Amino acid sequence: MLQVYNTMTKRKEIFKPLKKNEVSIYCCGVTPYNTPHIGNARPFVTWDVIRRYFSKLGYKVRYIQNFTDVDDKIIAAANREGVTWKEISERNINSYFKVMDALNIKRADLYPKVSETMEDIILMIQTLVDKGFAYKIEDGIYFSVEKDEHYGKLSGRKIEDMQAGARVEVDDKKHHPMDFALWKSAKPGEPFWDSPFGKGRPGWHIECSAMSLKFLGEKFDFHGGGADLIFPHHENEIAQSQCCIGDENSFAQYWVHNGFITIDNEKMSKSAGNFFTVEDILKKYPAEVVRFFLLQTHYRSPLDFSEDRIKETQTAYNRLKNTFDNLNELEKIIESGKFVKQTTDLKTAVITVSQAGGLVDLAERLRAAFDDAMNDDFNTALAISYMFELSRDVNSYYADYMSGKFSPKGADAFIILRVKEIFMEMAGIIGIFENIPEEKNSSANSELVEKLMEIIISIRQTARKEKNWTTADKIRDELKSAGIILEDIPQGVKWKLN
RNA sequence: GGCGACAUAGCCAAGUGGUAAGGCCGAGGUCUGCAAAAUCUCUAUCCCCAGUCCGAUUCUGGGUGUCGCCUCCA
Repeated sequence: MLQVYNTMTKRKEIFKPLKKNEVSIYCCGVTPYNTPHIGNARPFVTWDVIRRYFSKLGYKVRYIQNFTDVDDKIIAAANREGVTWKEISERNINSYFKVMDALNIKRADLYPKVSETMEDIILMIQTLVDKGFAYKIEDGIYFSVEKDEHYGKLSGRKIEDMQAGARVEVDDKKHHPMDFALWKSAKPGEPFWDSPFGKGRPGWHIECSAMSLKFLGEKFDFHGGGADLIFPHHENEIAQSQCCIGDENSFAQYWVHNGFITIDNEKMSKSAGNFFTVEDILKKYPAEVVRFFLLQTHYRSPLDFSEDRIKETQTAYNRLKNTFDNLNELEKIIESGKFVKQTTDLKTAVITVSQAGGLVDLAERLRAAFDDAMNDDFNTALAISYMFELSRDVNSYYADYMSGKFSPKGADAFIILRVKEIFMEMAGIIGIFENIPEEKNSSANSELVEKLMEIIISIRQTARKEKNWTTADKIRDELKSAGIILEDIPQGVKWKLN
């Protein structure tokens, strides 16, 4: 039973899909006016995991994420650089994909853009005008919040409350200070589109309403984004959409908002200038570590970013990575026939073998616990803790095996393969260990490297036999500074790239 | 001024009406020529006060503190 925290009701609710075995998701994308910072990445990593989990549960997932490619800030950037708004948005959309791909975020089914959804947006505005929810003034078309009796239901505000200390600019032309633009009349030097209300461009908010309704229908399951979008963005989306459709239960059924990433406990934001771009972070840390960092905290909690934090995460991640490597190695050993397969099924294997029998029991139990955690509002932090628990026992098994403490029974093979499968299932939902084929072989000369390493290691082993520690240590130290780590284990020497 | 969230070990972070997952760091042990990796053991009565309850860190009220939204923002 999957429970989701719904911002609309402010509590966890049992998830009931609108259509059986299908989930529709609209996640607010970015306004591509510059390169994404780590805070921007959080919702997309969060939703990526949610999507993966739904897929794993057997749902067909339809995921839409927009680009707001017509916007004040894009126009401002274009004017500043003396290029077109299109150039700015295209450049930043490319940069968006570059870093989000690196973070192993699956592509959305569709990435609609404002500039390509203009007709639908205009039609929606027209409907709102026709129905009397919007009015025209010189600046453009505005939505009248007073006409919407439900206005404020997502953010828990009342129109009256907001007037008092509101920091909104007083604009006498608007009927109410909270009214917001659906269509902005073109000003000199700005891009514009023709419409029944004159030349202009859409206001913020309307694009997401138009796109989600266009591609997901009048009702869909999820709408998500950062917590700062709750007001006014999502509030306004709800107002427009439901007034347009004429059904207060239409539009998104579950509102999911992620917490902020902070720097020294203060919200990271471009306007405040306290941000780290994903690009810069990826120069120093592996993408999987960055992704793992974002998922080690529940998505609704605030997350403080710092170098220390991410270094710490790297250490933790490495433990899991080690387990992944160990399982792969065990699998290779099994394939090489060292574990003779005497049994034909897992059940017999568990009964026959003592060594790994407990391990598979544990793995199955942790796998179930992992799902329980995910079912509880996508608690990746808890889910990941079960991976660590499994990791510990797998590593113990591996260490015992490697040091010859026991000789594996044939049935161990079955068990280890099943344990690996379970571990990979969990990793697959978190989205790690998927695209690391053979890192050693990433270089074109992998075979050569392999041979050279063999030679170097054998020279060092000779030195070690002669107790020539100076030479042995020198080789190890110099390799380390070249990025190669040697580990002396009972069976010989293991090497890996740092 | 209005609305809301959070407050758990040295640090980060889950969580539950019946005395607290996991990670990092630290100490000690095993392994090792050393190192690394791995593993084992050890480290918290959950901001304060009051209330409900047999029993609260978990519920209610108050207080304090931190943060967020109300302006563009993931």
